[in-house]
Amino acid sequence: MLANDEVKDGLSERGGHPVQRKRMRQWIMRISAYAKRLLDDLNDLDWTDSIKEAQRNWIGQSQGAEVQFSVAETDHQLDVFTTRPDTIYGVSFMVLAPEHPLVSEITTFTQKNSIEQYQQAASLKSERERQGAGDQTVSGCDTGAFAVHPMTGKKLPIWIADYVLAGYGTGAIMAVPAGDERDWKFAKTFGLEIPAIFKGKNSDEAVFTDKTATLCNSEALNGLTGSKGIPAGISLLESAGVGSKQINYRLRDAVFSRQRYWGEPFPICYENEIPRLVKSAQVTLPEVDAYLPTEDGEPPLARARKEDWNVFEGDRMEFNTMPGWAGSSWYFLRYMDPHNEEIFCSREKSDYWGQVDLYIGGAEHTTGHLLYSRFWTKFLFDQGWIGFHEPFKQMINQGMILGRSSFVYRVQGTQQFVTFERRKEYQTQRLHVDINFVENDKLDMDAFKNWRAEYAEAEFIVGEDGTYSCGFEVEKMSKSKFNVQTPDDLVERYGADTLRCYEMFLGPLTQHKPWDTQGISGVHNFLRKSHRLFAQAEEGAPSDASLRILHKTIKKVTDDLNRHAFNTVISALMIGVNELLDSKGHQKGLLQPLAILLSPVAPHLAEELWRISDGAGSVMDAAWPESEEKWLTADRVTYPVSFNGKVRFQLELDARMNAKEVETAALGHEKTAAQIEGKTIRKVIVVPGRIINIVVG
RNA sequence: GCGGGUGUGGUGAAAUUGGUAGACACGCUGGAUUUAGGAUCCAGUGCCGCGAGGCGUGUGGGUUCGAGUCCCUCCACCCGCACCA
Repeated sequence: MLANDEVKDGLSERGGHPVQRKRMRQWIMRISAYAKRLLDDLNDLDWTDSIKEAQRNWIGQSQGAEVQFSVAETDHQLDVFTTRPDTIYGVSFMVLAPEHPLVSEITTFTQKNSIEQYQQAASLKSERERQGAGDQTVSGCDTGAFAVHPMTGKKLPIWIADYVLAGYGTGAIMAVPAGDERDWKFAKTFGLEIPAIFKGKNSDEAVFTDKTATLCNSEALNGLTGSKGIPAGISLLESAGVGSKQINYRLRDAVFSRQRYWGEPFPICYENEIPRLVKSAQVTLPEVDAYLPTEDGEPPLARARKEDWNVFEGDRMEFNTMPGWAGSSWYFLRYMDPHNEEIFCSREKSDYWGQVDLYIGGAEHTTGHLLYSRFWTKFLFDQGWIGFHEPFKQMINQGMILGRSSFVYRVQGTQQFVTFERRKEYQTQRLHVDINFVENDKLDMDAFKNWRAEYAEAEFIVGEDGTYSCGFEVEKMSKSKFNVQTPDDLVERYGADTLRCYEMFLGPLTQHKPWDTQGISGVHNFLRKSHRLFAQAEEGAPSDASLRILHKTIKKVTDDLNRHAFNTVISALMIGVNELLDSKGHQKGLLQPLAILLSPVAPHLAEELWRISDGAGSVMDAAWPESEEKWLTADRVTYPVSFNGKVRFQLELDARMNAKEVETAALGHEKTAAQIEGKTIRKVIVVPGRIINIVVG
């Protein structure tokens, strides 16, 4: 039993066994019923635009009309969905998906063979092959049958083709070659008629998909463009009783069963192969002799004997299990009430805790987990189990951590490796080298030789200092690129606090960042310095200067934590610690609040520092310090004095001086005289506390 | 093709409301100290220039006393989705 991406060229990726397709009965969640709400409610979410937009695309709303065509000389009716009902008079043929149920009914005797061949060929292709991979070749087959144009009564040939998908809309289209790229190509390929319906456009020459074209040869719609033509077309179809306004969604229903052992079992049993809910008890996973499918391809649970199940009803239990997203869609609700034996979460608890305030996660779950959770939450809301209909109020996507690969340069056709600086002197091949043999871009040549038998005889063309420098590139972490860094080694070497701080220090939370461990020593040093500061802890009153440093740090750290700027939290703490060391701010009254500030970024160390500074209990229980305004304001300000926007010198002034006084002081300064020599002062701008700009000319 | 994002030193980055561009680190250079160190400390480090000075936030333009930040143009790269009628 394989997932799609475990199949390569019709063979299993592991083992290379032939793969057989087998139709299976599956449980499906009707998420499509929630498409409109999932789309509309996105507007109220405090999520990143990229995720919201990706979900909008995935849901894929499109507005248009459903139009009914009858099939000539039969009782069959053919429904199509179109976003361009205004181009109804440009229809010259119909196309059905090869799987469309009507195909076999309407195909004429003479076309039967070729149609079946085409269907066969299409069914052998996987969905992926049919949809993508740049394959845009036009193919199709004539059924020999005709549809009747609902407005003109004209006979329209019915074809089948790959490019019409069975799973979208009605699986059938009305083809308007003048106004649709694919229809136009199809008509050109098979020599079908291309009715001209746009004024001044030669549709034989080119397709015109823009909605700004004016319609012609379209009876009542003549002279209209898309914006007015579409609603006019819909009312035309409605009054003729052959169509109606329709909104379609791309979102498909979600398969909810897996043929694996590990997953929640369904509370379902079968009687005469008719499923029924098991209500007598909670079904748990039965023991099986092997976590493998049965001989005839049933899922592993089919191996369980009747007595292996904790509940057994009907003829047999359900053999499928639930997929991963069954649990991930609502686990946060269970967290609110984890020990409740009666229900997943009491209404009282979920009302108290409410939505998840902030969700930090990766963008890779955009169209899976993050959509399913929303769907699931809406369902539970509709059923009255919870009082909110969106799971996550605010969401931030953390960036991916990328690997930093190292490269060696092999001189072509030899076992000589040339150092990075001199690689251009030779014809070389760039090869990934295991980053474990590289430190500060310098290669450990012995380790490299021992890496693989083929490199045992390697020779090195080194740089002037006798070392071998590697090249580097930032790319996704991957085993094949030998750039995978496990945090375990770093934890072993520097401790978990250093790792945690370094991850934060790397850069903004939401940005992709290279995992380059070169800078880790800086963060490690900072923690050591912090410890050194506390090691000198003493009694006594801190100086005013130290208190200013402390309160400045409290303010910056608090503000930055609130805006999730963890990288600048670390640098603010670094500055604080450095300055306190310089100003001999070792007093316990100063150090205690500092230990609290450190606790979110270096929890283990902070606990230790809290104890050193005589803090009571755990630092985790200590109240967050508040910055005091009186320590944040200075009485002297250093103004940059600029001329025409260019800073020329600094001027220290009393902070209480008003704009006029500052201006007078600046103009009176000797360096100002030098700057304005021979020029006239046109304007002086003073922003109190910030800057002085003197405009001369 | 559609949508989203990112461009600032040798490197990771900072600049929160338009107000000293490069904070904080890494790396590098020089020095002190040490038996040693992946320890500590001091000084320097955007680019050009001996200097005065000039230039500088992907490109080109605009608004402004003042633009990394606002507006327009173009370019490059990354990530989604894509035969959706």
